[in-house]
Amino acid sequence: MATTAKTATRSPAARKSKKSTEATTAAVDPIDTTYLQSLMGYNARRAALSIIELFLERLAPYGLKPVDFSVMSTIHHNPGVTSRQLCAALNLLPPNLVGLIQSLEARGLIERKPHPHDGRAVGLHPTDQGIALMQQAEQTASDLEVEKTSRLTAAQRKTLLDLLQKIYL
Amino acid sequence: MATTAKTATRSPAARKSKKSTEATTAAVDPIDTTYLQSLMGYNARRAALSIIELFLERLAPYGLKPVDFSVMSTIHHNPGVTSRQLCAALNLLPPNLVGLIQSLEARGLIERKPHPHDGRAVGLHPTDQGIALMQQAEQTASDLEVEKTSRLTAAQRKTLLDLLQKIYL
DNA sequence: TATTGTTATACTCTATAACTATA
DNA sequence: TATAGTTATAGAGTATAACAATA
Repeated sequence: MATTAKTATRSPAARKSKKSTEATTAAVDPIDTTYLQSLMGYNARRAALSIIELFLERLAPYGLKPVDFSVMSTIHHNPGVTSRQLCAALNLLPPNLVGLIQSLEARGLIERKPHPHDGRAVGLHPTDQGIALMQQAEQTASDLEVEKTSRLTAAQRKTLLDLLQKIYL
Repeated sequence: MATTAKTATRSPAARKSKKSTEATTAAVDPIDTTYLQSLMGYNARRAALSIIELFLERLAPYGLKPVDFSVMSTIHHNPGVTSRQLCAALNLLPPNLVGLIQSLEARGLIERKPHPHDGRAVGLHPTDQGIALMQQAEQTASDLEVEKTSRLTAAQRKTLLDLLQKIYL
């Protein structure tokens, strides 16, 4: 229920033409988002989603979505890593990694080998095919990012990376 | 860039003593994520999620999640805005906004009034209660963000906001 | 014909509890 | 007892197609 009664909905005054500066109900032309733009979380999320949108498009040929890519890349650069370590490094939850790992293995991109020191754990290793795929995929991702940040200088890009890491690391 | 440096650690070693440093199947101690850290999308997403995590906690008392907050804030600063305008400004899809708007209206935080110039559209206005809530919520959000970015100077914070906007705007 | 708001729905992503087998 | 990996499942978030009312 209303309760406010602060704007005259069906009241007197100009009913015909009020297009200059006054309007009874207000019509907004240029939306003001200055407050949201002062929030780091809002900007970081919008920027991330903007990049991810292009990422999805460009990495689709490799059959890799952002999380698949980050997992595969970490295995690529850390042969023998365990899924528990992946979870800690990438901030993922174990149950959500199971299907992902199985999928990568089924595609022949990784291999699961017994862990040398811990019988419970399983070491994840990239196959030759997985390595070849990631070399291309990482190049594609890096290119896409440079393109998406083309309005930034190399120095600004580096600054941005450093500052973002100061927030979450 | 500089992606390598850690890859070929196929040192002979691997004796009986698989407790010292190396092993036949490889056991990874410190995970190398330098490549992912060179990607803007990865860092922006991690930073955003880190902030959002605290956001969810601090804004829970107001019953506002990130999207609710951004919608409510935009209505707060743009009385009379339409849902179509909200979608364009916040990059949301119309169907996903319907239930959200209904919820905010049911809570007495906003009012729907006929649009002055367009019979199809509906103007969204904050109620006094909605305004009061958002004044507090926005203060809480701003405080939380300053806290979360405490490792940054005010100048760095401003730089970060500007650079992020150069990516998605 | 194009647009606003809406319904219904499907798909994805993320989160929680509980089980097993090893340590 | 604690940890690695797994299973099952619930919930939230995001997506597309189609429709009615208005422009």
